[in-house]
Parts: sequence; C-alpha cells; structure tokens
Amino acid sequence: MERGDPVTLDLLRGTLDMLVLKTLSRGPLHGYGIAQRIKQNSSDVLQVGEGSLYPALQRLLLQGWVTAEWGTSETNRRARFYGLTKDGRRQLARETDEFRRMVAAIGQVMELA
Amino acid sequence: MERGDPVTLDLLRGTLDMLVLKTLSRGPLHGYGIAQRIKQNSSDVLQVGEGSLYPALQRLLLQGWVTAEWGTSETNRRARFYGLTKDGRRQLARETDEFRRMVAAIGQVMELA
DNA sequence: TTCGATACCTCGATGATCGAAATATACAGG
DNA sequence: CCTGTATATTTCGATCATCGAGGTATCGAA
Repeated sequence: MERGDPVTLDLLRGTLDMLVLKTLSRGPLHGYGIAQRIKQNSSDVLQVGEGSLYPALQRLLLQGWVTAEWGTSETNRRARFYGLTKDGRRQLARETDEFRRMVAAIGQVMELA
Repeated sequence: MERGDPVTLDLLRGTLDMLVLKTLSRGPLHGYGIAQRIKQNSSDVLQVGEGSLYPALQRLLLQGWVTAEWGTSETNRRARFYGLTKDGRRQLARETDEFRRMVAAIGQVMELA
C-alpha cells in the first residue's frame, strides 16, 4: 500500500459504529450519504465499504441507537434516512470517551507526543 | 464496564503487533514481560491477554520481524526471548505511520481537537 | 438507449482477538 | 514439607466486525 492511499477500518475495528453515530449527530442521513460524509470529513483517507456500513446500520437499529425512515434523496431516489436517538447520543458519548482513552493509552506506549 | 477499567484491544484490532514491536524496540523481552510492559506503559489501561499475545508473536516470527531464543528469565525460569530484526524495525515505522494517519483521520471526523 | 452515479442489500471468507484450560517451575511462608 | 502465588508458555474453539464481490433498481444526462 502506498502512503496516501485510502484505507479501511480493519486496523481499528470497532470504530465504525462510532463514526456513523457521529456523522448522524449532525442530522439524519441515508446510508450512501453517511459513507460519503465520512470519506469527505476524513480528507478521503477513510473508505467505508457498503459491506461494512449496512451491517453496522442494522446493528445500530437493533440497539435502538438510530431510527430508520424511507424517503427521497436529494437526487430524487428512494433512500432510507437514519436518525440518532437519545440513546444513540449517549452511546456516541460513551464510545468517544472510550476511544480517546484507548488512543491515549496506545499513544503512551508508542511514545507519540 | 466502568470508566477506568482495563480494556482489551478489541476496539482497535490490528494494533497489537505494533505495540509488541514497539515494546521490543527497547531490547529483547519474553512474552510475559511484553504483556507486563504494555500494561505498565499504558498506566494499566491496556490488557493484553495471552490468547492474543502468543499468536501475535507467532505472526511476527513468521514475518521475520522478530527472532526468538530460549533462555532464563530474571526469576530463573525458562522463557523465550524475542528480539526485533531490522525488518521488524522498518515494519514498526510503517505501522506507526499508518496508525497516526488513521487516528488523525478519525479524529477529524470525530472533531477531536 | 446506454452509461455513470446514486442507493440498497446480502453472502461467504477472513482473521484478529478473546477467554479458558492445561502444563510447569521457582520461591516464600507456615 | 507442603501449599499457594507469581511466573511463563501453549493451544483451543468461539466470536464477530470487516471485507470484497455480486445482485437489484432508479434517475438523469449524453
């Protein structure tokens, strides 16, 4: 892999749910849009495959962290809009804390300032 | 899980190899010692289970990133000492870069200053 | 009408991590 | 001497998120 290439989340498995929740915290969005936003907001570094995203959304739905509603996209196509619930917001806070804690711990071991 | 509890690397799968290489970059160490060091250097945040550590060492051996040698531990017990190879050092640099890149990208999406 | 972009879903494969169990030894305390 | 604790390694099955690829469908532009 070349430096600068887009990467998947395999290296940091478990963070996709957090990223999705965060992306939805700015307002409802459909699956395709979520993937685009994550790509954009990460300066094209993060690539979220559909085979990862849709299962993730199913998980979040089952947990009650998001709701889903069929509607019409900006491009006039049938799309499913996901929205964050109150529990989802709480979960986002929890996962964010946990992530910071993990990264800080690893940074300590790795001596990353 | 309570805030402050030790955590496994499940959330950041793929970083264990990097942590092991980094730990060995200070000099040879046996498996048990590696786990202790990672725990200590992370202020008791990171817990490396044996069921994760030893397979990881096997991977690193196979890749030629570490060497292994039987010897005697500080406590006079039979132990296997692992040492970083030149390739291991290069790999450590690669993984460190990749990790920083990923964390930076995620931090951007998550709006973590 | 063809093509690219949008949009969703599903499937099997992969592979790292986990928890638990088994084994063994050194040493200290009672 | 006996027992428990810490040290030290290995192996096993289970879990589960991610991946890549494939399938379906629609819209609008060329």
